[in-house]
Amino acid sequence: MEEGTSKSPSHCADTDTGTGTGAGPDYDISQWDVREGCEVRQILDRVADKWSLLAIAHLERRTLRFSELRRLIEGISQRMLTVTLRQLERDGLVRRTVYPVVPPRVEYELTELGATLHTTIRSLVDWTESHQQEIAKARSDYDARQSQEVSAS
Amino acid sequence: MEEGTSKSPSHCADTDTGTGTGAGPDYDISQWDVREGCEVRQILDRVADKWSLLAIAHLERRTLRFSELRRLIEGISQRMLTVTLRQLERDGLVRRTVYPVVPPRVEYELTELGATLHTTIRSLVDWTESHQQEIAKARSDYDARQSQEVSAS
DNA sequence: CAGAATCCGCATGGATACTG
DNA sequence: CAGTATCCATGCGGATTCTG
Repeated sequence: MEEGTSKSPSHCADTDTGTGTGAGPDYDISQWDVREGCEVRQILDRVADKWSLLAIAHLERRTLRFSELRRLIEGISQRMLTVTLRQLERDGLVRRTVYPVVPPRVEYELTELGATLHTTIRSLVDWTESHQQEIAKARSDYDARQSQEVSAS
Repeated sequence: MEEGTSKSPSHCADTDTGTGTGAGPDYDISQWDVREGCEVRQILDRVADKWSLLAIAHLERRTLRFSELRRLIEGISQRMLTVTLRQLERDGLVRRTVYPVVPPRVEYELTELGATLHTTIRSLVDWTESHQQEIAKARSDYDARQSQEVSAS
């Protein structure tokens, strides 16, 4: 296996065990990296991952077969789809159902946990979509300034 | 430079130019990868990036100097901090101010655009924090099932 | 202090071939 | 169809060294 995810069950001392909503307005951000060996950063990486994001977004709408996902995501290699789905399954975000029929049929669907990611992911994507022009402009401005400074040297 | 970001100003035909909130409940997700050459996926990757997320989260609270950020994020190398900040600056999310004093002083702060990411990022982190136990459990369950099936073979 | 530049290991991820 | 297994390119990102 290629993933270096240590199987150590260390779920480390959690600061905030409850529903998570109780954290004050200025919970310690440095926790992220302090806890680095811990789950948080790692989970964040998985969830914010390129393919995971896309897979979840698609599964958000309905149950899908392997090949359907493959076609929908399109840019993805079959290898990465497999890996991504396995990770999501392991994290309890996606449920994998195998139908023991002759042409194998495997279906994927979001679990309840996975479904709770809905609003968050949606929010992230919405932000990106609605600000892409601003970002594009910022970039060309930046690039323009750069090449100008270069020629001024 | 190592980044392969083509400077092509192609901001591609945007489906939804407006505020972005107008998209229906089932806007086309496949847009993400169809537009792959376009900004969306790319921006998403940047914003959802490990270090970007941390840097933004810290800058969310107050203006910081380079070395302060370096210490706060801690896991980060000086190289990656530089690269990350440059990208964020280019994208118009972070403003960089250089004070031409003898020991150089450079300060970073979120722009208005960067500040709008606040709720979104917060939401993502909150989700991760509040569900880490569930995920940890799902993982150990999964791993347990795995090693069992292996021994059953 | 705040970076730029260089070198380089190693994990990410694509392409391909094989299986149940 | 739904994978697994292998090989391999590239690029991410750490460590180090050198400037203004």
